[in-house]
Amino acid sequence: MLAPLSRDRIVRAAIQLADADGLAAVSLRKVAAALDAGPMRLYGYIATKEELLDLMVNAVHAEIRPAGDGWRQVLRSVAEATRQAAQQHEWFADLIGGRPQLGPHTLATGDAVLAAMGGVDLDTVVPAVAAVNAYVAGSVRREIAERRAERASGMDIRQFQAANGPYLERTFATGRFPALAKVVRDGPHLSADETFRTGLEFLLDGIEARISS
Amino acid sequence: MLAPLSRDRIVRAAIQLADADGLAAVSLRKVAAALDAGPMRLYGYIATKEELLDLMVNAVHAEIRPAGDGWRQVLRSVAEATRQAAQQHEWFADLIGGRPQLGPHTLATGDAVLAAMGGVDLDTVVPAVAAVNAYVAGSVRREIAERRAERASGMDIRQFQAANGPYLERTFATGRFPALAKVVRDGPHLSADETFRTGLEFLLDGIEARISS
DNA sequence: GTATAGGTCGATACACTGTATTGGCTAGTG
DNA sequence: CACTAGCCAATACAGTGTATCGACCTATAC
Repeated sequence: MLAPLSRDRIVRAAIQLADADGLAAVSLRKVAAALDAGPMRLYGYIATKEELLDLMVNAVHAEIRPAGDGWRQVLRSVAEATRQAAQQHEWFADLIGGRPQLGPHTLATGDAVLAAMGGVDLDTVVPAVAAVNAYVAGSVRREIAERRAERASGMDIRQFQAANGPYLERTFATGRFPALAKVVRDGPHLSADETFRTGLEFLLDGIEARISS
Repeated sequence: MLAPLSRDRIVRAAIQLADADGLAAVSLRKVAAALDAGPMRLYGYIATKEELLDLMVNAVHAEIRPAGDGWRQVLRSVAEATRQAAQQHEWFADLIGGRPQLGPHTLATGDAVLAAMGGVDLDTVVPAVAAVNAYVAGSVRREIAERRAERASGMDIRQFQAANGPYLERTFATGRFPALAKVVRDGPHLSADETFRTGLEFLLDGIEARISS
């Protein structure tokens, strides 16, 4: 015991805590306690809590590797993998895009994507990758936020209206938001998967149009 | 004195604090102090701090009104307006998409967008609006995060590499990320405006392709 | 006019946060 | 053996969101 501790062990402990009880459960005291150490001990390995969060994000990026042939498959695969990572680590959705990430695994992912973009000219590649990243970050965050809200308001409710109960019903009954009410009533009830993929394909289609022009 | 206090006054005070000193400066104690009240006084008007944050987001949504004719202009205008709001209220970028927003102004914006989407069929409208929202949220968040990082590391540095100083230089010198290094060296240096708009047009192009097919 | 009841407001209290400081222990050297 | 240097952790501090509870103020009833 008193295993010599390391950045890696600290990050792993923090991730375990975050996976189990959410980001709010990651306090330096609890992380340290999980490692049988006093809180101040951690400051020999990390400078600040923000750095720990950055390291956690970087660690998750290690799981995200692009796959497939051609720029379209590559972009799609990294988008899909990012989403999957956020489903395994919901806290990832809160952190993604919140601070510029420059850790080695994050850079490696970016590098692999760019490398796979083949001969596409840089004037297109740069905004295309940025756009996909932005879309994925926003999408995933909203999806996780909705999942949490659902979970918080009774475990088994699926319907959008029922989720927030009487409030929305009353609000729609006022007739102040007719277009919204119509969509909720008549619109398609897309699953999270479908919504994510449809939007992604919109974006990829737009990029493709530019590339092949 | 002892003006009777109200949700509105509380939200306005909180927004003023957040605009001036960032989200972290919004504590119930400070908000209350700005209104010459004790902290507990606020709990007569809001149930929890999260509710206050939701109200702040809702208030900003009041500034975001779609404009223009046709679905494309409408989506573009609301995207642009959202981005502008986040530039005036940087904390808005941290909150957007972090929780489902059901405040009246937020719903009103959604309603106006949907109403303006004209005769486009709902199976397309729903994922299209969701995608644009996701893209905007992700884009804006990353943009603000980068701006903050720039600001934190010396006020006048513009270059991506210089921003994080020697670390990135060393990292690129290792040759582990050749594709990334190439892009940083040879790629276009797009302004935040250009990046945002280009990505948005990609997405809108993709949506348009679906609509007109 | 006085006494009592009710209800609102805020001071205090609690558990917790990230981090600076400081004290004590340990290990290595003369 | 004496002493010193360095490291680790306990304590301390300023702050957080919020529950609790006591005091005051008002308004009604006698």
